[in-house]
Parts: sequence; structure tokens; C-alpha cells
Amino acid sequence: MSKSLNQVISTLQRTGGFSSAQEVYSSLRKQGKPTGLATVYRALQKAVNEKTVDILRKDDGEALYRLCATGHHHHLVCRSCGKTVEVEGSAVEKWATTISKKYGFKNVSHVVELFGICERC
Amino acid sequence: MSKSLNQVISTLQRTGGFSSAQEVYSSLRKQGKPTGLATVYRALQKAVNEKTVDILRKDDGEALYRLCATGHHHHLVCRSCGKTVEVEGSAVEKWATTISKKYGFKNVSHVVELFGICERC
DNA sequence: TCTGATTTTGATAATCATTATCATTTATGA
DNA sequence: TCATAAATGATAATGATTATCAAAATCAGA
Repeated sequence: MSKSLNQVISTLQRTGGFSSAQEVYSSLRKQGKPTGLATVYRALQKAVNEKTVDILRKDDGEALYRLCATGHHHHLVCRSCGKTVEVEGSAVEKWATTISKKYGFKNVSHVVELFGICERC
Repeated sequence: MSKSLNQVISTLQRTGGFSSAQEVYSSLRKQGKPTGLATVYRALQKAVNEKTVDILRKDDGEALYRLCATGHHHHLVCRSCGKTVEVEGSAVEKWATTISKKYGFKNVSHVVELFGICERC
């Protein structure tokens, strides 16, 4: 595992929720470990291929990344300031299972994210 | 309803499935109804706001649009062949509303997609 | 119908995330 | 050590989307 991949992964661990590539980039810079933007993208890409990182898209199409292994939960993200709350969704889990059976799909994963404006914004 | 909105809608009808904005643009041009790219985007945006058109993202982040006769719904997509089923999710809608209130978020949208392997694959 | 105001349009430029390039640095291994 | 391969990062290129703004179409009232 290359050095930069390690750093990107551990940055995702620190921040917890979803981070865009640009956020990882500036986060690394703030940590005193400046890393080229291209390298950040490369590391994220590799992590996604290896399925250690999960990718999803914001409304505007920007990609968000998060560690896969960190237990299953969902996020409520502020569109304005980026504040993220982890939320539980057993209702959603059940729903997903029901739907999958109904249509005969196997091995179903789901992406569920909420985006809104938080109180302060 | 403006003229261009009509044309964009009927183009989506003709092509049936999902089309990118760029595809709609060149499709209109081929039909002999050349329309500015900006206008195409504006029309699609408006249609999405009015919930007459559905938007989702390709893997590379490009937006795809499709007529959405059946109101708000979600998708169950086959990872292997791409087959897509529209599914209803009132359970999810309720859950999203509850969570949003709980954390004081306003104007909350949600992204819910299911990915699995369909029967045939 | 004429006239002035408002809306719509479209060519073009600007934006912004992402990818490609390529020279330089760093790791590897015989 | 030396040579080769891999990783890095500054920068340019790409491509979808959005903003700008002047011209054209539409509308409303006299």
C-alpha cells in the first residue's frame, strides 16, 4: 500500500463521514502532509476499486467518499456548511430487503443519503 | 409552459430511456429544431424542479434525465446488466421527514438507490 | 395595431471537479 | 551502488454545467 493511500484512508477515518476529494486534499494540507491533488484522486480511485471506500454523488454531481468498513449507517448532510450527522435507519433497511425480494434481486446494497440545510445556516 | 420546455419533454418521450443533456441537445438539432445548450439545460432544470423529469447520475457524474410519469420514486438497478426498476418508497419518505425534523434540517432531499443482481443475471 | 415592458433564448465565456501529462523524486532489487 | 520501476505533484487539458448579456420573441394595455 502506497504512502499516499494510507494518508487518504486515515484522513477519511478522522473526518468520519463523507468527504469530497477536494476536502481530503485540503485536510491533508492542514495536517501538514501536503499531497498533490492528482495523488489524492489516484488514491481514492484505487480505494474505490478495492472496495475499501464507498462513493456517492451529491446533488450537483460532486463525488463523496467514505470508508466502507465503518458500520452501516446513513448521513444527513448540510448543503451549505457541510455539517454531517450520522443517522440510523432500520426502517430503510427493512424496506430495502422487502423491495429486493419483491423484484427477485439478490445481493442488494443501498445508498441512502439526506441533504438539507441545518439550523445554523 | 415555454416552447423549449415542450420540445425537450417531447424529445425525452421519443427517446424513451435516459438521456444526457448533451444528447437532448444534439437530438433537437437533428430534428431540425436547433436549440441553445443553455436553453436545454434550463428546460431540464425546470422539469426536474416540477418533478416531471427524473435525474440520476452515471458513474462518471454526468446527469441523465428521463420522463417521470409516476411521481417521486426510487430505483433498483442491476449491477450486471443495468436493468432498472422503479420502486415506490413511502416508508423512506416518512423516515426522511422524521429524521429531518429531529435534527432541525430544512429543505431536505434524499438520494436512495438500490443496487443488486437481477434474476436473469 | 402600436408600444413599451417582461420573458425567453442562445452564443459565448466562466466555473469547477476530474483526468491526463510528464518530468522529478522515491522505492526496489540484484 | 546502480538501474529500473513505481509514485508523486505541478500543471495543463477535458468536459459538463452555469452565468452573462444582448438580441429576439411574447405579452398587456391604450
